[in-house]
Amino acid sequence: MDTLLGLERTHSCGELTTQHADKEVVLCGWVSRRRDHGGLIFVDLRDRSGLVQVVFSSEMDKNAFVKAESLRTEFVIAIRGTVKLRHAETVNTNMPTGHIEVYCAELRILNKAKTPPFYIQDNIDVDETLRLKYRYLDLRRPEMQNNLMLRHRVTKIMRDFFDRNGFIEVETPMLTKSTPEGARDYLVPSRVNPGKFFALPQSPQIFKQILMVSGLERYFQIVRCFRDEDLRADRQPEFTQLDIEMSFIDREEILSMMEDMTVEMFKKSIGANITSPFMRLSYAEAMDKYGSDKPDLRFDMQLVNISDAVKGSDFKVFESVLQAGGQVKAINVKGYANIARRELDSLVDYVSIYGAKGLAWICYTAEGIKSPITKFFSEEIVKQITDTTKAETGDLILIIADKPSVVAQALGQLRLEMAKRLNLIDPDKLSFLWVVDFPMFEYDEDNKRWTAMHHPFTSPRDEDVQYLESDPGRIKAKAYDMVLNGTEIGGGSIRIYNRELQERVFQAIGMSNEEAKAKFGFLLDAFEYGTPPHGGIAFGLDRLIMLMAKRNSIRDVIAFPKTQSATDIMTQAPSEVAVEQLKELHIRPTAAVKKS
RNA sequence: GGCCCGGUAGUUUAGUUGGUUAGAAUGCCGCCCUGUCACGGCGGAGGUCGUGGGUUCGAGUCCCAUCCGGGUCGCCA
Repeated sequence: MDTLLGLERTHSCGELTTQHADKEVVLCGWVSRRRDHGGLIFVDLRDRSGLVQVVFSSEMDKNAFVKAESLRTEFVIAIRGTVKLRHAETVNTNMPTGHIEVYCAELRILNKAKTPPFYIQDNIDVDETLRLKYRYLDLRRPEMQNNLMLRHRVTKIMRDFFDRNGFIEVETPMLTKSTPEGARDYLVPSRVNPGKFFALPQSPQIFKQILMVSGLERYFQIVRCFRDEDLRADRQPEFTQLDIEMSFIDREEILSMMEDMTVEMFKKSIGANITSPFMRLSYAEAMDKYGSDKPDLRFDMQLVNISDAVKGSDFKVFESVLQAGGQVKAINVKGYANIARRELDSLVDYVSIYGAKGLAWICYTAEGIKSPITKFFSEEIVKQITDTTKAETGDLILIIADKPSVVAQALGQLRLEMAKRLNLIDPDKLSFLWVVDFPMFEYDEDNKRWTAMHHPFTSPRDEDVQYLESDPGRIKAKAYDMVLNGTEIGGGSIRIYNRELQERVFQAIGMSNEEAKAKFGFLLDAFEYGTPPHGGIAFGLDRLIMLMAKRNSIRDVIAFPKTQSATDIMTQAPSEVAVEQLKELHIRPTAAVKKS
């Protein structure tokens, strides 16, 4: 095998232009393609920066030419050669470096390669298992490298922004205390403390608040977080968060600073021009108009309440829902009245996933109204529906009647689905929005108790504190989410900073004083030593990069992601461990341990 | 935990009502080729049909179980 000895890399493949004509260069990289014409061989040489065509012929260098005949895909080579302008008829305009090529005078084969199991190029159609097994090859593909480079740029911009604005990056522990509220913890046994466990952090929440007590004033961290819950396209068991906390601020200051950061980040990383301030919706408004607390505002199609319009009809389904305190809401799918019956039936199945027991429709066709339910309605009711939904000829009205939570979810999802089917979503649009005034608590029907909607360190609005004991359901929290194109990319709140209020909130979610002391005593104590008013926010970095890179899965912007069953195909983690290791950790497994 | 989709040469896949030797493209290997860039031409090799069991004269195809991957509901303070 040759070595690089005596050859020093002078340029990267992608940077070469006509400006470099007649310069001698040394390039290193991987053989992307080889085209062997017998007496003339072309090699597309690839490195991180791009591709360039290298030409081998015995007229240039006999030795290099003979070696080039043995080159195969993904061989690692170094070449010395001269950049030449291509003749007009051989220019390749599909290639950024297509106006030049490198005449090779010396070739060194640095390493051979087996034939890869899939093409090292963009837009491949390969099973994801295979990509994950050979992640090192998958990450050799330009689009994956671009995703990782974008990620690097974005975090660099974040760090620069926060540094410039007086924030200090502080590392918080990975081995922390388990507080089994909310998501399941990943647990780590303590060898030196038999029977005791650390938890990997679901977020650095407590620590960043403690840092505010400590007087750091402005903290941020780009930090890994862990949640042992089922995976999704946009959920991994370990994920990265941009975590921020500030003292002596109110909601307006933090929202405006985060807008500044977002504008700068999108401009500098992907050249997107977005304007601030962002639009705002209250949680109540968002749920009412879009059936979601993270509405996609790239298109309209708002939910319309037609409960009043249909009240008193002969249609028993609507009447019983309304009498039980439910609601009837509709969306107007413009210009879709000619929908096939088969598709309508499939929509019924679609909304049933979200708990809707049925889906009613009215088609305003050119031949008149077609609907299975209008026969139950008087002309007056039909007119009211038409007016309320602003239905015109050609429109399709889809209606769901149920309790408000089901209507919101089912009709909200249906709104998204119809927008996709009608191609109403501009993929290049960036629709930012703040959702504010979240409820402080939501009622957990299963466990018959109130739980914190954001987390229990969130401050209730000052005017609502009085209802903590009497009517938790009406309290609004000083919480806010940043939403981009229907995805929650960030969420935060102004925090509680006094012991008494924090204890009342713990009590409201059914945590006794003793329990609160055992779990969060250190925080409650800390609050008594001069805690500044503070608040913060956290952004999901993976989701953010996914949206910027226009990918459908965060797995494409994470170097080494897990599969849906939380395993790593490449390393085969998790794996069994030796009985001795377990003994040392004072653990006896209940699941069968394979003897190898 | 529930529901849905998928698993056939290295890869992407076709495979009819259960019936001859499982077909194609691409990749790979060999030979030829001095302007290709998805180079081209000729030839060749390559398949436990995810796994296990069952039905049958006969299973890639039907049934049962199971594993793996993906989507999703629940879950994710």
